[in-house]
Amino acid sequence: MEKHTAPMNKSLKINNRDKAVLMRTPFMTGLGADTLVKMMNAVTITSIPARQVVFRESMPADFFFCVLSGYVRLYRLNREGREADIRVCGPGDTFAECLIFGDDFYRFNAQAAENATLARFDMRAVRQLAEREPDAARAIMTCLSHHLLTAMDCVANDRLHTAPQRVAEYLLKSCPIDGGPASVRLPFQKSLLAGMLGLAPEALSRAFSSLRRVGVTVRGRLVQIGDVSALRDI
Amino acid sequence: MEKHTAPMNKSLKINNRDKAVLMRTPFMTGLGADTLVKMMNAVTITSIPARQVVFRESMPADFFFCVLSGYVRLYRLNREGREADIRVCGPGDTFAECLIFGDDFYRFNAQAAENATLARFDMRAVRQLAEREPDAARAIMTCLSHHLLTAMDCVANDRLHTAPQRVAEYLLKSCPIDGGPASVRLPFQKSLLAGMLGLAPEALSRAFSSLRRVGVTVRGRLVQIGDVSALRDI
DNA sequence: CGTTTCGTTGATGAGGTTCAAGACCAGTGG
DNA sequence: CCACTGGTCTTGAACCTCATCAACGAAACG
Repeated sequence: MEKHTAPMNKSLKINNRDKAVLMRTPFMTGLGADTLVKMMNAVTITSIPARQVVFRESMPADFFFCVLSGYVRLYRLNREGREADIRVCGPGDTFAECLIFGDDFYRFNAQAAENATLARFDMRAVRQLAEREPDAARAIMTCLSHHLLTAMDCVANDRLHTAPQRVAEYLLKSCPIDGGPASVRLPFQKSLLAGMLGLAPEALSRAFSSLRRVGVTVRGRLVQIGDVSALRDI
Repeated sequence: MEKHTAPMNKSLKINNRDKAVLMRTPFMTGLGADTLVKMMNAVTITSIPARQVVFRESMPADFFFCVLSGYVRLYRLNREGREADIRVCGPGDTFAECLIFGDDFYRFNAQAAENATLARFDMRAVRQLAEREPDAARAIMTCLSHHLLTAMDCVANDRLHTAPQRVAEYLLKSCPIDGGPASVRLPFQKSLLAGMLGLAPEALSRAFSSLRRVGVTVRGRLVQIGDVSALRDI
């Protein structure tokens, strides 16, 4: 089963929901009306099926992307072909924007984890915009800063926390409640979450079952948390 | 032994060597003469002794830094007080610049791994500069992009490679030779290298000794490599 | 209703951490 | 010059976490 880098389904027209997602991106928020128009001229909307590869490592980097719906995983391969996820991007997340002023080639692979809609930005056009319009530059800097901090968090978490701790942390992040019971609906498959946390799917499964003793129960994608503060002590 | 966040030794005058390092930074290269002057006005040079803490996580982030000499480690603590290195910065590296348009508080700790000289940039001043001068913005974006790519590399490496592979990769990066024998002088203590690679010092030691069978010998900080291409196949 | 993908569970082993002990080395002071 | 000291590094042993492989059950999907 070869995951090919096939032509994407272009849809010239952007629907309202996707547009709303795009506009609330840190990338677009804070742009002046003028720059916003220019930025939108650099965008193409594309829809891709699950498992489709968006780009591969070492391909010429002509575009960067913003996820409008669905999820995209960024990953790298080692020589034996094993994959390791670097980041999982959901609605509102941009990726590969680090190449606007970085390398000329993609440095990792990107694949749709499920059916997805993407905004595709012309790298050259945005680069020019960034050099001329302070608000565009500011948006890019904010975005890069945020991603850098997230990546550093990721390194620290991998090195400091065990599997159950990482799962607990993920759950706590996705349910902004101080204490007491809560429930979280995973927005994607568990295998994707596993990769996100740097775990094999089996390890995620075991981490969940080890969290049962602190009152976490899992049924499909629905996670029930008995007491949020108990989870925080893991 | 408490590592205190004591006042730094200010030295108003920057020596020529330090100045040369600063000017060759991606941060300063590419700046116009005008912006360069303004940027230099935001800088203070400070010297700090080994083990001195530069800043701590959750302190208000008023400055970011550029290492001129020595090494600084960025790390985070878990609840039990175990430390995990996120990055090690050497001469020419900037750190905490992700907070120019990021958070208002440091997100990790920084400590001198040995006696070091730092350029300290006033965050507010540089933020203003970045918003007004396109060349400053461009320098910051380039710098952030580079760091983001490095951080992503780090995540991928941690998840894909074993200890000997990481050591091999480090050695190969620090000796840009295609094949045959080579030698590398480690620029810092092994314990620092261990942290950099996400390993306990013991694990680094074992990794080195496991590399003996591919012709790597270690004497103090001097690493002799029998055949670079053999090392590349690890 | 079969087929396929996904998730769980068990058994096993590799890779690293931790703890403890000793080797090595440079500096210091008798 | 030697002995002592403090720090760094190495080595061994026990333990732990997690990846891997294989088998099975459960959904999802046509």
